[in-house]
Amino acid sequence: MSEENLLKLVELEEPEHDYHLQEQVGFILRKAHQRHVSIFAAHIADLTPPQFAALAKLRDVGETSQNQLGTLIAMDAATVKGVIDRLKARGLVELSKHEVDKRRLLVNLTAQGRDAIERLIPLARDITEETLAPLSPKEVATFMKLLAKLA
Amino acid sequence: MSEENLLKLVELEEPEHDYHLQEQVGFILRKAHQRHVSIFAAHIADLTPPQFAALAKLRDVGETSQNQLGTLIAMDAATVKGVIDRLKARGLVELSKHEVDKRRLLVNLTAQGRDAIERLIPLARDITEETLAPLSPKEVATFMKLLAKLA
DNA sequence: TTGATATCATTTGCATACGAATGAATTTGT
DNA sequence: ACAAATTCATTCGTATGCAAATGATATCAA
Repeated sequence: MSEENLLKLVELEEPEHDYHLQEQVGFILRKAHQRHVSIFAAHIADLTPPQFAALAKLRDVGETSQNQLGTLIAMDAATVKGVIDRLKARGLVELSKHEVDKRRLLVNLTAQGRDAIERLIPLARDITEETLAPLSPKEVATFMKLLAKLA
Repeated sequence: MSEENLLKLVELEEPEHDYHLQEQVGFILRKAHQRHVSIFAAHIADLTPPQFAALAKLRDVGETSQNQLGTLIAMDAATVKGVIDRLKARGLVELSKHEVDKRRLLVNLTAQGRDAIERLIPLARDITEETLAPLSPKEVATFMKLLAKLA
């Protein structure tokens, strides 16, 4: 085939599809996250991952402001408000006003909330384990190290 | 200290906090995904990642049913409908009925949609690059391999 | 062929997720 | 001390994301 014909062929071809959505880190990240949420829901039906995160963090740090809690669990102020509202409606957290700084809304676990999170933590371990099950122990270590760098 | 006192100490201690939310794969996955979405928005302001995914996939496969498209980009039927509705409202995709199978709603790029996705793909490469910037090239290869296993 | 299944799309309801705007309260800088 | 900037919380609007229910159509199986 002549050089001229080769050039024509290239020009007439469909646009190069050398961009593959399924190889992009964002797309795969979204799918991996979806899979995790699905595994979570299969183990813990009555709480979402963000709700669990809020309870688990309150268990760690005790009473904090709503805003501070949001920072700790990587949640927008508007988002954390909704999460806390729903946990409050279910009696798992209680709210109070900060005596000194009147802007702050303090959040804390109720006794029921503490019971719940203590009961759920073993299940959360299973969730982590199942999420990572496709990887060998060595791969898990590598993956977690690299993922942490990206987050 | 006597053995008895040691035991008392242990009993009186706060509950063991050996579950660390920030070390759980689900929590870090959520944060990594958030960071990616934020990088995406900084580069492509007028389209969301799911909207981009829909356009990019339509570019790959051409006209398909809404449902099939959802499968290809890992989206629930209810979710994909919303995404396509918004792309349609902006004139980036067009809908038509399948002649044979009357259940199916065919989706395709408009000329404007094709222009848009071709224009955006170079930006998407930048987004992928920036998302992976914390990793060395070798780490990127390792990470993508392991992430794919989890997704 | 027809009754049971399965598929496609839609709708509703609920739960993140975040930008932007707003108001109240506090802190900072001079 | 006081004006400017910051922080905390709320609200609104928009966009995923998914379960469950529904209706229309198509396929399968006895």
